[in-house]
Amino acid sequence: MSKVDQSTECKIREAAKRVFLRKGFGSATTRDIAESAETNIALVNYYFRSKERLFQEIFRESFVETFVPVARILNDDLPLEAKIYKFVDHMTELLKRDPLLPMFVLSEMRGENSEFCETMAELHDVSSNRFKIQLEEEAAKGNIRNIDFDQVEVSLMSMVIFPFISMNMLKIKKNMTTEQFYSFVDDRKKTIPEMILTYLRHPGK
Amino acid sequence: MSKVDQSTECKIREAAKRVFLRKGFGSATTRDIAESAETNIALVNYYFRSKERLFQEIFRESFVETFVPVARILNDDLPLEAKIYKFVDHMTELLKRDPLLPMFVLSEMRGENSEFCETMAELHDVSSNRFKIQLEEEAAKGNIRNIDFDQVEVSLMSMVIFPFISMNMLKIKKNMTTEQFYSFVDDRKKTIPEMILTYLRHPGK
DNA sequence: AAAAAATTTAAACAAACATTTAAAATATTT
DNA sequence: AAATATTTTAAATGTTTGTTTAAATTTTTT
Repeated sequence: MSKVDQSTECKIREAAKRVFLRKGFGSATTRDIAESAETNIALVNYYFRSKERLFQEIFRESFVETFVPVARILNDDLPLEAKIYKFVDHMTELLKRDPLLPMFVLSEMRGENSEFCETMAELHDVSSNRFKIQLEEEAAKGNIRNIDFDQVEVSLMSMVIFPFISMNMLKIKKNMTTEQFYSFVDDRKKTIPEMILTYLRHPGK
Repeated sequence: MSKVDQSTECKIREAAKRVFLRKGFGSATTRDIAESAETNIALVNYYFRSKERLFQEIFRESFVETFVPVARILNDDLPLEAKIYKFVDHMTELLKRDPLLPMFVLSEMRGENSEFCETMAELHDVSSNRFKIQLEEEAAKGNIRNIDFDQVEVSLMSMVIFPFISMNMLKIKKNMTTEQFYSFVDDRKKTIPEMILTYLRHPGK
């Protein structure tokens, strides 16, 4: 083996993450996971009790992994411009390492009463939103236009995350290789902050 | 019944769309669909041969339904500003009627070699992109900044579609009712074009 | 080194699944 | 109205699913 030896439990967890992220809960099977971990299906249940429990672990882990960095950077003590650039850069790098993460989390949350919505509601961090306060202060000082914070935040998230959600579609439509896609999202590290900041700095009618 | 009588085939097709959009291919079962259509499972196979074939029909239909209007409006013969406003407005109304459509299409296309990527590749419309030409002409005339078209197009799509992809997440995070969510995306009919147009009209450094 | 605990294996399990069959019921054609 | 085609039903098919069992093996403890 090229990689160092791992515990069976760890091999199964990593295999489960691979399989769940690629196929989602419904299409992934215990056998898929066991095969990908190079063990047998009994061990999956031996270490994790059930497919559902294993999935819950992966889901929570992935959710935290994806959205905790978001909150952390946006609550950083940085000037507005630097913060937005840093946010887009860090999120892009995170998603380049794990491009299937947002689709995984969000696809399990569709359908009004998905069981994973509850898991998400639990994990949902309601910590003070320093970013919102910052934008309101800047607006009060007249440095940026008066805005609806949610609109700006959602636009920022959309522009960073959506390209990864629609990655395969984009690659087909624009005839991109994986390298070209990564180069494309790297370019967005400039485009997105410019677009947001230009909007903020120029008052509406 | 409140609705007029429908053929069994039609009832099954509509039930299949409901179920597939909510659960995805993997988690949806023939029994779900039969129950939702108020028939028995044998009729699903009688009319559509297999779950896979039925899914393919729904997928193609949904794909066309979602992305043909996009191409149509962007190739319209309209001034830039009017076109962007019209695009956001029409897409938002389309997605308000069928909020699960983009997640459905895109989630089945994840995983490098998803079988539905091929279906999508077939359906992919390579018709001339009047919108791209239009932006290049406006840039040549000096009316807007020099831009990477793909960056602008993806940003536009992202800001319109992503809120629907992350609808349930957003509703939990922002503590929104469905009505409030719809009101939020209605507000975006102004925000998104303003953001795009402000960016286009103000030259970069 | 013996005993105990933890891990791994192969096989089996019942439940859920997509699909098929054959007969019954209904609608259409002759 | 008889014959034919279509639609519907209920039951059974074989397969795949998640999960369990019990024995074999390895590791750890005594």
